[in-house]
Amino acid sequence: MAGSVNKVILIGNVGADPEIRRTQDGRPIANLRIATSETWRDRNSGERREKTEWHNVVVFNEGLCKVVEQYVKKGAKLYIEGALQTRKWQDQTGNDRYSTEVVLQGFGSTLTMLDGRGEGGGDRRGGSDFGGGAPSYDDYGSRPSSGSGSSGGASRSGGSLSRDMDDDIPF
Amino acid sequence: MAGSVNKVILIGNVGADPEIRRTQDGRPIANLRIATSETWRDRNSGERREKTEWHNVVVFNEGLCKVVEQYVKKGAKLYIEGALQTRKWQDQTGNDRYSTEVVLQGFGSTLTMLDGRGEGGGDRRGGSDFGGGAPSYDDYGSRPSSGSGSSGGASRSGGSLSRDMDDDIPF
Amino acid sequence: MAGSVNKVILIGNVGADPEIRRTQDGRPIANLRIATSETWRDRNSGERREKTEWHNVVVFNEGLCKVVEQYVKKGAKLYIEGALQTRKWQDQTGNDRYSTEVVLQGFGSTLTMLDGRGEGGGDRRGGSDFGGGAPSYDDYGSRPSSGSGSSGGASRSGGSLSRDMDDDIPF
Amino acid sequence: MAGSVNKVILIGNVGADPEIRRTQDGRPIANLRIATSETWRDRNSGERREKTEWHNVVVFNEGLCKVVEQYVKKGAKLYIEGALQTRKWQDQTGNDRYSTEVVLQGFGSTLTMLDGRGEGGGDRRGGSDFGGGAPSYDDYGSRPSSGSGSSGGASRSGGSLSRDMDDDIPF
DNA sequence: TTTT
DNA sequence: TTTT
Repeated sequence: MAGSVNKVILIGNVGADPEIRRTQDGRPIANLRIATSETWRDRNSGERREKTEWHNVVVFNEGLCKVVEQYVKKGAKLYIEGALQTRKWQDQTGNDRYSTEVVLQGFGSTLTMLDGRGEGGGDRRGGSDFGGGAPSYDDYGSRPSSGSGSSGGASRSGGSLSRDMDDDIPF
Repeated sequence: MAGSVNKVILIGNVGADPEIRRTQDGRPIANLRIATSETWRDRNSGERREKTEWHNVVVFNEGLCKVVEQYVKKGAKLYIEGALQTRKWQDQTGNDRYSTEVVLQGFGSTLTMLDGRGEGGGDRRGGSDFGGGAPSYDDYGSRPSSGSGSSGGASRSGGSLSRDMDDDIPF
Repeated sequence: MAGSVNKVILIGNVGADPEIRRTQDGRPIANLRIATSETWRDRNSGERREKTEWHNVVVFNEGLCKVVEQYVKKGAKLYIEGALQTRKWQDQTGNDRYSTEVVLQGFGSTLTMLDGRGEGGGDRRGGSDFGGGAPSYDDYGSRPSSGSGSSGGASRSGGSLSRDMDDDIPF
Repeated sequence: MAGSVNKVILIGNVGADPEIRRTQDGRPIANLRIATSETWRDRNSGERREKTEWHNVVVFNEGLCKVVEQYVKKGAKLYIEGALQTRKWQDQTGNDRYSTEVVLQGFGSTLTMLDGRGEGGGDRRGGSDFGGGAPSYDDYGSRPSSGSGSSGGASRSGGSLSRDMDDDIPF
């Protein structure tokens, strides 16, 4: 369908260390559980209440999976941009079941760490695993510096996608 | 959890005329099925391929439900902004089941019609039902023009939310 | 125009302690400078490069301004959801000038603190100012618990916007 | 800065036929003016009011520029996803000036046509210019079907980004 | 002027 | 079950 958008944006915390599996032909798949929550004040009692929502996030992409594998631990706060996908499967009794997930796969998928923490407790900021910066990864895939007249200079992403940062394009 | 975001943005087409039900205490609930799809070209065959994703959208809110009831028909193209929510229920055999929906309920939920069409076939643009504009509705609720020193002038939304459009605030 | 969306989403750091001023009729306005940046690797030299973008954010809304006043300090990391607005003004020589800002004003505007830090240096996480959670504020305004048959229970936002959390709506 | 997001989402109408220029080394740049508007009811007079916001959109990217060149005309309704960028320039008197634009350049930038219309008046839907579908273009660049063990099958995007649609990955 |  |  022309003119279609399917986008999910989450900021939340990872509920457990991610699992990473591989397909038969070797591609990695990472599964994350991410919690978001909202708080509000009860209209009658005035009490503070909270509701947590858990999201299943599935990462298909070598680069993104590497980031997940190396840096994402239980408790990490993430920014996620992906798409909704519902897949159908059969339970043991052969009945159709459906699971909806946030998929980070194609174009526009992003995963950014919003803190340098892992494993719930300790704050790793400073004594960092990250060697100078929380990792962020956009789903570029293996986008190479192919053609399109990009003769030199910096490229954010390679190929015709990028405009050299130091170009002084007279626009 | 502080610092949490749960946001879904969809642009897609409505698969069937919406159902609107009411809770026991009279509040309306609208259910929509929205299709998004993506197209791509097969790497090997070069064929054009398409994958459609169906989304369950649930609207809690009188104002939004009215818009849905009056204007949203099978085939309509909508912009939706809501939140992901998974609810648990029991099937006939007593097993736990989960359904994930895009909920338009609280703050920040939006539904906008991107065409003036309904009912699949006819293009109503021009000979419009809409009196000069496809309807759009943000989930303001019954936000009244309460207090907060807003003495006069226009208000986008009433209350302290709004800044009068014609004010010439020297910022 | 029907079917219009104007949305900006930023995650970045505040460049300086916010300024808060008041209009003549007493409404607060907060101004923030927020930095976002992207990093990439130079295609030729292989060096890591970075480009920072500075955004002017203007907050109209008493509740949001209070959060800004109390919690947002230089260095804080924020999630911002607002709208683009360009205003025209005259410089000293009487020439038209334009400034584009991210406005948090009406419906859908949000500001969430992504860390509990302020004032650049110290990490306040743990010995927190926040009493157990970084503050987040949606631009609800003075949305009261008006009408719409909401007889009791919790409300996220008051009025017809909300569905009681503990309701067991059979949808 | 790690953990940074700079995202603009617009749905609006194009104010004039786009201009497309080329850099000295031949790369295309398209400039669009897009209008969004919001309507509200005046709190006092009860009149319907409307405020239109104009956005400067700049497209760097061969693929996206082609779409703009071929399909985007005055009056077209677009979905745009890009980033905010402010550039500095000097006016005739040598004073610094700043212009803020929505840039469609790198990763995550999208342009989708939400109708098949061009040139304000006529509805081209049906007797379409589009040969069977309003065009949509994500900023993939020249992402080729490079390596990463993708042996065959369909790919949404080529390279390690994609998971073959017909794979039956047991996740 | 932030952050890493 | 939509749309192109």
